[in-house]
Amino acid sequence: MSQKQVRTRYAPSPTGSMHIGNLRSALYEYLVAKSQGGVFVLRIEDTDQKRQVEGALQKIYDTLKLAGIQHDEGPDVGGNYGPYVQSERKHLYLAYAKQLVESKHAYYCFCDKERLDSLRQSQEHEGAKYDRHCLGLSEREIKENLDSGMPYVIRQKMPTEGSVTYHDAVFGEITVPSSELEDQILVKSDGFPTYNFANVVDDHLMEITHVVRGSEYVSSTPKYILLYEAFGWDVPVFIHLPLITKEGGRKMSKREGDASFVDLIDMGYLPEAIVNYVALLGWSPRDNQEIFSLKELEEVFDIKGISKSPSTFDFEKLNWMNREYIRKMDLDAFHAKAIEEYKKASLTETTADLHKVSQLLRERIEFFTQIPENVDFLVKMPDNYDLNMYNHKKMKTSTENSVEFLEASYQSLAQLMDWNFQSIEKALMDTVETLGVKNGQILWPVRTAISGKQMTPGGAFEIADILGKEETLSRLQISMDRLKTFNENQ
RNA sequence: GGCCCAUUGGUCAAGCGGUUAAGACAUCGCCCUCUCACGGCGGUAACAGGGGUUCGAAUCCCCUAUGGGUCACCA
Repeated sequence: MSQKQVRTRYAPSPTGSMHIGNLRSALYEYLVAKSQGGVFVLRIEDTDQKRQVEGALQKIYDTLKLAGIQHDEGPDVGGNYGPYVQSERKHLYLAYAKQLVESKHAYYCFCDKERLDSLRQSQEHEGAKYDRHCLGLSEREIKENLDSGMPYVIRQKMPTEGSVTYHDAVFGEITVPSSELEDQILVKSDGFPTYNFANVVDDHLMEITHVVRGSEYVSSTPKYILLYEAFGWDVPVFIHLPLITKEGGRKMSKREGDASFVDLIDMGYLPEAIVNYVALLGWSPRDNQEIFSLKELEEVFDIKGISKSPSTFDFEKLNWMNREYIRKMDLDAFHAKAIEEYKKASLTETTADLHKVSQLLRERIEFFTQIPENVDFLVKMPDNYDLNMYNHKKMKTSTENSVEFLEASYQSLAQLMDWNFQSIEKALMDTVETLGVKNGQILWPVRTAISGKQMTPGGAFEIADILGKEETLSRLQISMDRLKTFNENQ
């Protein structure tokens, strides 16, 4: 390879939100460039005027930004190879197409939609190709048609014999018989280039060195190769990525409503976790590291680690990764994000020391959206929680002996002047010792009595600390009263 | 249907002719433990099938099967 600077590009069409496959393409384009000190450019392919979607461009910017995948050149940041929006480059393509007509690599075609449709219908299977009807037109016929303003397209003339072979950085040698190649349209009748053509022209003009894209393009790549050869241009390195499928093996698609990046964000996944997870879908590092920051990925990414076979998007693993990221968050950052959820649960600074709550939660939640259900009991103890929770075989507690244990705990807690984790712990552990019972016999009932829940983030010490003395004692009293009433009625 | 590609445990995957076939997620069990979570230890579980080549094949070749991709004036 030459020492030319590596340049990659992400070239989405603004037709909707970015699904996971798109995101992964963008990520790998970015990583291929950055891992080699290269440049990553964003180019918008809006040559299909009919499919433009309002706001789609903004979504692309937003997604890239959220994911931390920043482009060095693009419509919004400029660069020396602009414009970066294909509709603004429209005038360029026709000249290149005509150049191909001159060199006999392409030709004018005047067939209308009706003829093409009936042609397709008369052929049995899909895959039937254009019959080259217009290839036989004479110079004069072409000129007449053109002069009369008849709509036309320009088609690429494929070789009739042999095959086309190219080398793919991940799939290796790919050979396709020429007979499989259709005389594809380069310039449409509305004057816009097709994706395939604009792509080649722009990649060349923008000096793209590595074309990274989904493997759905492997079989059309020979057509690209032919184009590069017809122009006499250097062929870039092709890196086709294995597809990401959903459970069951189907390709992810927007049409089927599969999760887009922003959907996942809305579900509560952290952008970093998604990026990390997606990086590992179809690529693996030399060692067994799994948690990577974008920066780390930029350093260790290697094309050799890209696999050929499609991979299934697995939410279970993403969940795990999300939790890993949450646990690694700086406590202040966690807290800042958690506050929104506390609000949803009506949990305020007056009911509890929210920093302490955050500390407990950071170790336990998988999603921020799980916070409300985890803190509801702090706001208000469940009214009629099941007293059966006191009957715990392993803890050796029952609705009967719990009354006694709770009373002893109440007494020792009530005497506390300083109310904090340490003092609470000492008071309760002293109670354990005084009564000569197991830790669990005191701590299980206390935790139950002040939370009313089977499971809580944190144990008796933490919860009592967060609740404060007054509330803790009040809850203990309520629970003891309920227990007594219950026992008497047995 | 033609063409192209793929196929290691449920999932992500390492492996590039000689390994007890890694590791992670999930799952199960045990330990730790006042619940949950964390952590620790351990278990179940894979080379799609058949032929070759080779002293030796998950690794190379062929066939079959399965899965996927692609066959637009869409990208």
